[in-house]
Amino acid sequence: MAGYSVGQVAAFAGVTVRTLHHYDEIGLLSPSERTAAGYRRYAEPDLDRLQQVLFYRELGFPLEEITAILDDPGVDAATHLRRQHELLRRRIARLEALVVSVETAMEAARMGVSLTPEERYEVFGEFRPEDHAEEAESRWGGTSAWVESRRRTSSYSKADWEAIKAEAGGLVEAWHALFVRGAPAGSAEVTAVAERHREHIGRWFYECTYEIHVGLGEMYVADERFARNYEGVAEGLAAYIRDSIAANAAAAR
Amino acid sequence: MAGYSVGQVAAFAGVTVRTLHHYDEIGLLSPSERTAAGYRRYAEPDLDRLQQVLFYRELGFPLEEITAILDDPGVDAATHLRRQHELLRRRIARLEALVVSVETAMEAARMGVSLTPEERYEVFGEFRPEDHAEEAESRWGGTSAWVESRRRTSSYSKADWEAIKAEAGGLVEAWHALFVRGAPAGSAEVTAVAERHREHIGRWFYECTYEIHVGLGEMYVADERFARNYEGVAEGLAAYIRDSIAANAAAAR
DNA sequence: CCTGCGGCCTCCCGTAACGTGAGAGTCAAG
DNA sequence: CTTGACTCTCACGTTACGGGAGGCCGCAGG
Repeated sequence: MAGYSVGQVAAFAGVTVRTLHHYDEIGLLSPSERTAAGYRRYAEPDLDRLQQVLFYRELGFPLEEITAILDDPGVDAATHLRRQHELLRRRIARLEALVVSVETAMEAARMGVSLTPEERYEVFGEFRPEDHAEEAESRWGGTSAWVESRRRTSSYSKADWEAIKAEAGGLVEAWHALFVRGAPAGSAEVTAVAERHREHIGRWFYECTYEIHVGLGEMYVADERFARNYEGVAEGLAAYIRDSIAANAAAAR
Repeated sequence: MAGYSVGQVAAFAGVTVRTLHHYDEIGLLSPSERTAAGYRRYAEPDLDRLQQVLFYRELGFPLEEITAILDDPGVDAATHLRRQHELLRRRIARLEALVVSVETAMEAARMGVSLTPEERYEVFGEFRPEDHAEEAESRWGGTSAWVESRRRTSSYSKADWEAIKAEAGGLVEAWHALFVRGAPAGSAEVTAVAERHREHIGRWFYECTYEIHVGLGEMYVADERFARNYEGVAEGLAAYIRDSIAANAAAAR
């Protein structure tokens, strides 16, 4: 009558019955009642608690710690919610950092640039001990390793790669020509190059939405590793390319 | 000389040495070389692979599956990155759903509204079997359970709650009065009420940033559970409140 | 009244992804 | 040539459950 059975609770909470049994065993969530036959009966407060448990669990907390947190008499429900809100925002921020990291990796592969381990794992290791900076210098210092098209994976043939490189080079040249001629970055002929660039990426590497494309444009300017590639051709070219990409994306909406 | 030791790799990848040993044991990531003494030496391609592993792991994939995915010869690195990008975006979307869920719970507690289990766990159970709809109806149908101030947690005294309810009621009344008088939602006297509302929440429940406040405003209109509370007072009041909150937030920037 | 049959119970063993030493070899530095 | 930091290979411990086995409950149908 009153309350819910394990099966019901398991159903709408999206967990298994076994999980609820487990939570009962370890004292994390014991139903406030049992029927005469020994069946578990979950009441409203139990559901409240389960929800809290699931939130913290989703955030990666060990169950023992969750028990401690929830049994702390000094903390009320509002505080928990506030804390969870904060934790979620942080986790989202972290994942967004991972997205950026993936995009960087995609671009690095695309441009045949190889990253140092430090760069590569930037987002995974939390502490930055600085003492690797010199090694990074010695690897990237004066060498032209940047330009060296040392790709490592994928299944394109050598001929494919020649074609791709030629195509990409053609795009940069087109941008450069318009740049020196003084054509505004937002003008139709320049955004047309940006659009071809976007399609080029889509054709050979990964589906490049306008959103991603704009992100890449930003990166070409902000990330020194890529900026150098364009600034080496002409000063201000990276920003010019970025602006044309942004204008192209804006026009497409 | 060439390559990196377990300790080095573990350091900048943010994992323990034991983890790398484990990955070696199960054949997920075996260093491509060993020294004469039997020390593991990780080369560049190993680092590539480790990065992929960590991405998929972060996304919750079991190691065995990661092994299968990465050993699939039909998939190249670019595809992996694209897939990871997609997976990350989904995970972010899910967490954002959780944020909304937490905010809903905060508001439900604040307004003394109790949610059905289905509502409560909406975000956890992925499949919606529909057959619970009638039960929800019978619980929420004609009753005035909405208004019933049946709070369950927190440590406020009864007197506190009287005060809080009175204060909240006063705010709604103030909005209502301005609404019937025809004061524009963006005018100073109306946004002043919104600001008092925001401070009210902050004082009694949780830190309410302008961002959250705007979100709540949207919810008061979009979420029927809350909309009814305001629409019951006057038709269009919910939207009016939302607009005044938005205007207040905009003015604060 | 019996008989399924689905849900629930309590053991209890299995698994994944490591943690945590134990005991011993390795290596650059002093 | 010793010492301390690093590494190796067992090997058992832990967390958070999964997945039965064997046995009650409770209600619909013959």
